[in-house]
Amino acid sequence: MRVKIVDVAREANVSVATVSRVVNNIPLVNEETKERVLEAIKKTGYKPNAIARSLKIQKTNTMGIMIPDITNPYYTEIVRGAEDVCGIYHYNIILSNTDFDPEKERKSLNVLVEKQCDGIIYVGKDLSAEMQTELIDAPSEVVLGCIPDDSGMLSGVLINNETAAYELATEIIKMGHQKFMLFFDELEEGYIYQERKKGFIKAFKENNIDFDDSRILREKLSLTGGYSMMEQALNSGVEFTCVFCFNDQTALGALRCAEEMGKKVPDDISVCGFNNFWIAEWTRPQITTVAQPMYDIGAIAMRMLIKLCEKDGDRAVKNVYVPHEVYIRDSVQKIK
Amino acid sequence: MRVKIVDVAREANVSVATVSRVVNNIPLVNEETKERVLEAIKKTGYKPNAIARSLKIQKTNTMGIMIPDITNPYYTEIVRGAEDVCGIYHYNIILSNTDFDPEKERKSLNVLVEKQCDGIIYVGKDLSAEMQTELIDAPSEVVLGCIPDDSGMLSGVLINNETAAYELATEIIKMGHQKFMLFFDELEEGYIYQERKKGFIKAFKENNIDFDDSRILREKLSLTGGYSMMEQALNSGVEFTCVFCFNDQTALGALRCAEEMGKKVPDDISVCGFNNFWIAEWTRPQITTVAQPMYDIGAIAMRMLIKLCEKDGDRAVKNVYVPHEVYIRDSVQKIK
DNA sequence: CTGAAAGCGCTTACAG
DNA sequence: CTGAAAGCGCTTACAG
Repeated sequence: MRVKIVDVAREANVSVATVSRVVNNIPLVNEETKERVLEAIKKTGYKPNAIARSLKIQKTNTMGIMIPDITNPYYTEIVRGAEDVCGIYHYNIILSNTDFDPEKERKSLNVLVEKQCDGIIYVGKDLSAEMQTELIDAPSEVVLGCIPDDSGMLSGVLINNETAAYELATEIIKMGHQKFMLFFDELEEGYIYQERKKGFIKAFKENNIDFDDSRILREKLSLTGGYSMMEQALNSGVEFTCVFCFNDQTALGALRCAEEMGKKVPDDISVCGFNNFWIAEWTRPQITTVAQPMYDIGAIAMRMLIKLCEKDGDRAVKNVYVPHEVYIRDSVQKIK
Repeated sequence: MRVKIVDVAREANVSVATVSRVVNNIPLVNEETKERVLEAIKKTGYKPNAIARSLKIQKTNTMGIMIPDITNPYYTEIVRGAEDVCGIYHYNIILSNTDFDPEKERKSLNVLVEKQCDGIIYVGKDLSAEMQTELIDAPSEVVLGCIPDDSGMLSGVLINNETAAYELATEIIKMGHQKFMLFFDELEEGYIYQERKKGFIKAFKENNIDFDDSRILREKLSLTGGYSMMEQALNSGVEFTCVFCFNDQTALGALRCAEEMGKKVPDDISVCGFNNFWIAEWTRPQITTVAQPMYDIGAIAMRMLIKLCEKDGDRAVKNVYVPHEVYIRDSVQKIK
């Protein structure tokens, strides 16, 4: 049987109210009494029941984080950033993998709300109208990760994907490349997809580069997905000197496929990734990519969320754009 | 204001008891009444308060998972396995990064207990006597990940590290290698460290290979740690043809350093990792390693934990050893 | 089949 | 400075 507050009260010969005051460090308690209570706590090994406390004070100090897949190093970093900030402010985090599945997302949001999470971070590549409504209506506070909100009701933390793609493409074009392919997401046509596409196409247009949707391949964004897209691309007969992949895993897969099909990277084909995951400069060739401050996205989002959950916190709604950075590495080569 | 059970009761013109029965799918409710309640629930948008429920039924359907660092792909996989099983059985998971820091571990365990987690999975590279006591005494159920318990009080899920190391070393020795170095953990001398060391040394002894502790280097188990250890090793003047690294990140770092210092891998030096993290066969050279079924370790541990938490569950305490597998890849070469 | 009531373990306004 | 008591939102034995 767990020991509860009345057991401590009995042991120390005081009321439960007094024990509660000591536990919660409420000042107006006599020093002597406090000592007695503290001793009783130690003796009984009392640990407050946070569930009971939460029910009473209407606050759980628990945050939900909905994330597509913790196994994707991009999201892993975000979670770590969020968790670290949680630790500082004495919150905990309930982790939920949603796999980009709207059904899982609905269910997940539901239990996070039922478990009375003070706040929820929603991370994804897009925000459907339905999910947006659900999040706005949710009784928990909400902050978005990696996507913005256009309703003025929610806050978000993200990079400017259009600019990032634009800058990457511009750099590569400066290096002499003219013929591109895009290795993109199989299903998703959501926010990030559109933004990046806009950025790439803007750069292409500005440089009079021919491009149309037939140059976009779409598969799972993974090592094998990247591999498979490169295979298709090389077999398609379409000419290209450089590939932009939606993330670094895809780029690495693409790169390996090219090598196995007898193309040298970057001599024959250049490959770019996105995100700058932790291993990007340890592969050979090193991967050219756009770095996102993933840890910071998680940390900042969580800090904003905590502010929203604290009584006197900052309640301003805003989309925070964090800086990205283009890294040109060995997987891309100048064309003479 | 969140709507609560009395609001629904009022709306449907029944008692809260009846609403509760409908919500919890307790049979003996008149169909008509049930309909009315269901309608009222829909109309009011009622969502049960899981915190209140937990307080009453003394069960939170929440599991804690203490893990050194979610950012380490080895642990990431474990968490994913655990979370997937949680989903199936309607549990949620509170994630806590402990960074191998005993103080963080103590604190973390404490809040997980205070938040009344039904169960806790403790993952680490060692189990200190203090932590063992704390876990045994904890009111929550506990299952260990990656380490065994020798008290007969706790269950664990892990591979046999000694055998794994022994088998790996034996394979490599068969390939003609005689001079080894070990790149191990900087601080830790715990369980896994000892087991692996035993395994390696057993293989060395059986093959009359000279080895002493001067051939063990110790640093952070990371890309840069591996890099730095290889640098030291090559500068030390000690002769070696193969390095066993404690994990794959370290191996990759070591490998890159060797290359940069003008040694070819595997022609001049062979490098082995451990764990078979998801990228191990996508690096060049591919990394020779011992695969652990990380996802399964998480999944099995969670399944055992859930069993412990369910009234009629299996309560047998046991250490479950899951199979490992040696993968010989390009980072190792035969010596003629 | 349904409801009134007790109780889960806390916190906190109120009174003293 | 301290305690008695109400109440957080549920569930469930008990009675009808």
